[in-house]
Amino acid sequence: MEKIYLNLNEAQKEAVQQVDGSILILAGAGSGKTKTITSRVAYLIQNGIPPSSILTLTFTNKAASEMRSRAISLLDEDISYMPLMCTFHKFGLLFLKFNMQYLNRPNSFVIIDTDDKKRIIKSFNTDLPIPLINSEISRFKNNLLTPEDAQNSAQMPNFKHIANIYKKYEEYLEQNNLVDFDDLLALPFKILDQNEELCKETSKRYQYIMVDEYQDTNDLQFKLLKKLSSQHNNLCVVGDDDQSIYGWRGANIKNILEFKDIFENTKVIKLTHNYRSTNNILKAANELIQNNRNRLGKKLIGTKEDGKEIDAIHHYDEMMESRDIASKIKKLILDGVDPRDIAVLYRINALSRSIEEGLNRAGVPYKMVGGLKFYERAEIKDLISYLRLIANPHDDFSLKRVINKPKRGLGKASVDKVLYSAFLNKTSVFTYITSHQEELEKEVSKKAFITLQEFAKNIEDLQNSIKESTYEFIDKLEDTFGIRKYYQTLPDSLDRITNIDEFYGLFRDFVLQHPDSLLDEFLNDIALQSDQDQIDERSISIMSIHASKGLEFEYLFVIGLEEGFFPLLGDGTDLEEERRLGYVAMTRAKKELTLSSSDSRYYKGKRTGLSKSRFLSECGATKGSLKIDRTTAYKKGTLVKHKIFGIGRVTEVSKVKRECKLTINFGGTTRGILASFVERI
DNA sequence: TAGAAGCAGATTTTT
DNA sequence: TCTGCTTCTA
Repeated sequence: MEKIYLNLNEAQKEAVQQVDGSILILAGAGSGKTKTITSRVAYLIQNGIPPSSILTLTFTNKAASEMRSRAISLLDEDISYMPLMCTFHKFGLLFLKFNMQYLNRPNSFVIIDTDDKKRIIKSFNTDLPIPLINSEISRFKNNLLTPEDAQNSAQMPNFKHIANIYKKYEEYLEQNNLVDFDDLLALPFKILDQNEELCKETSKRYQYIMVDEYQDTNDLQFKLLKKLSSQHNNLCVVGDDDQSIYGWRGANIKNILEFKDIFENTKVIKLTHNYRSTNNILKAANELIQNNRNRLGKKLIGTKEDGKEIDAIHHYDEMMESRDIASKIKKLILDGVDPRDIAVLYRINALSRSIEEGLNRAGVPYKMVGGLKFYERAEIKDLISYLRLIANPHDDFSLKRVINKPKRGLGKASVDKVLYSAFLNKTSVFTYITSHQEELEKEVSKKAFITLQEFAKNIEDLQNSIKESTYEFIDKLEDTFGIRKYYQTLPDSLDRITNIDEFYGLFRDFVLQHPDSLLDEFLNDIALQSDQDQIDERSISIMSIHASKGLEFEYLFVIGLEEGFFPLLGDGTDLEEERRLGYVAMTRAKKELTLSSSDSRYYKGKRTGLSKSRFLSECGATKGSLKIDRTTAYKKGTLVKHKIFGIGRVTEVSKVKRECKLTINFGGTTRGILASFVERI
């Protein structure tokens, strides 16, 4: 018990000891949230509550595994059974594995990701934008609307059309035994809602429920939580309304703002002591967030020294900006700072490019968090499709992806023909190839027919092979289809080959660790894996602000503080959410924070003039700002490089409107060129 | 059928 | 600017 209380402040202790009833823990940035939750889990267990009746829900696998390991270290004796600590989606998956029969569907389903979903939508040949349909379908599911509901409520023709696509999409998923991310929440809710007994039983099973990052829950998650806690109301949610940054994907900030009104006798505990940042950083963050009206209201209290003033830097353009930041970072590293304690954040991924270039030029190694995920890479998705197809040959979706990859001489015409015939016969493509051979032979060329037969045979062989030896299976897969070999022949194959090898390794590891598991367990496991644990490289990090949530860095740079970029302005802009995003960004910094803005940026193929972000003045970071004008970077005699004209020497510097014009001598020929078109060397 | 070329459209954040 | 898609050509 002593161990649990070690290093907890009064508010944290109170949160840990409050066992029963509904509890709202408002945990400000850096206030020891994870510590509080894990201590609470340990406290519950030490007070005799069986681990099996505790459920802790998080939003990321990373958060879940971190909590798991921290809870273990708090418990004195080894416990044989750890409480379930997982993401909402993983919980949904587990639930469905046990209860899918309530919907008369097999529990051997496979999870599809957003990319797959979009491809399916696309296959319905619509001329409406796919992202719109994608988000509408999500909205329908999260509002528990059936395709019929959607069709009935649609007024405009376009929305009728979307509702029809939704219907087709749902049919497609069911026929192919697939579920999407939204289903992992919606289907469990549906089952619980329709089966009162099961609902009671489930709720009784999880007597103590805790939810992390509660500000990010959406309506459906809220409803699901109500069902799960219906028998006991022991629901403890932890979150920070000021860090709600996922409104755009359906998170409802009202869930946390109105929690205490919805659940009676809610105990509210505020954790406001910040153990992360210096006072100057906190002061600026507090000032920024104070401009929001829609909040519960709390002010972070510092526990550290004042530290350095936050630094606002300003540059002529993004090239100057990245050069300056790269050299600042280089200096920090030379001064002995661990690169892992340094990060650069941006609001939109497009801004990563200039920073990457600057770091590359300065020779500073970096890792980009987020970006294209491992499991989203084409070569990995190909492999996954093969595995899915072997797990379930009737998965037309996966079949379509790999039927001619590696190229085996099947053209679009032949493929379309088979797809269409299978559709007319109401069978899967695989069944059509294997059981409608006479028809198929007439429909496609001899060569295509043989290829298709061989393909189907290969899939069947691999199905048998996996039953015999899962471990050797992966070699057999490669021998049969030669995916690695195929990618080797493609340009810039090195990364892809590395990825493929890593995937093969992952599969082997999984087989070793779960020798009795089925292929679709592996597939579902990886479908929920977002970003794999980062390798502990000694390099600085660059990432979007969203990706930085929950992380902290000694030295932090936030770039792109201009109106239009941050806050990002557009039709769907929620200015308060943008401001919360600013708050999240600033509170990632422990020691030194630098906010950077630029006069102009090259974006979407053109240069745009920009003005400083309102956030800079709102957080009081305008004074002391340092303007580095491009004209000071170029002077007579500076060597520059132009993409077409090559290397030249500046003979004159002048200003034209906001741009900086250089007169450059390229080996005897003098030209007038805007500074943005050349690079300093 | 497969590669090349040309064209249009899109560029926020992601479990 | 870049990507992904369609059309064109060998």
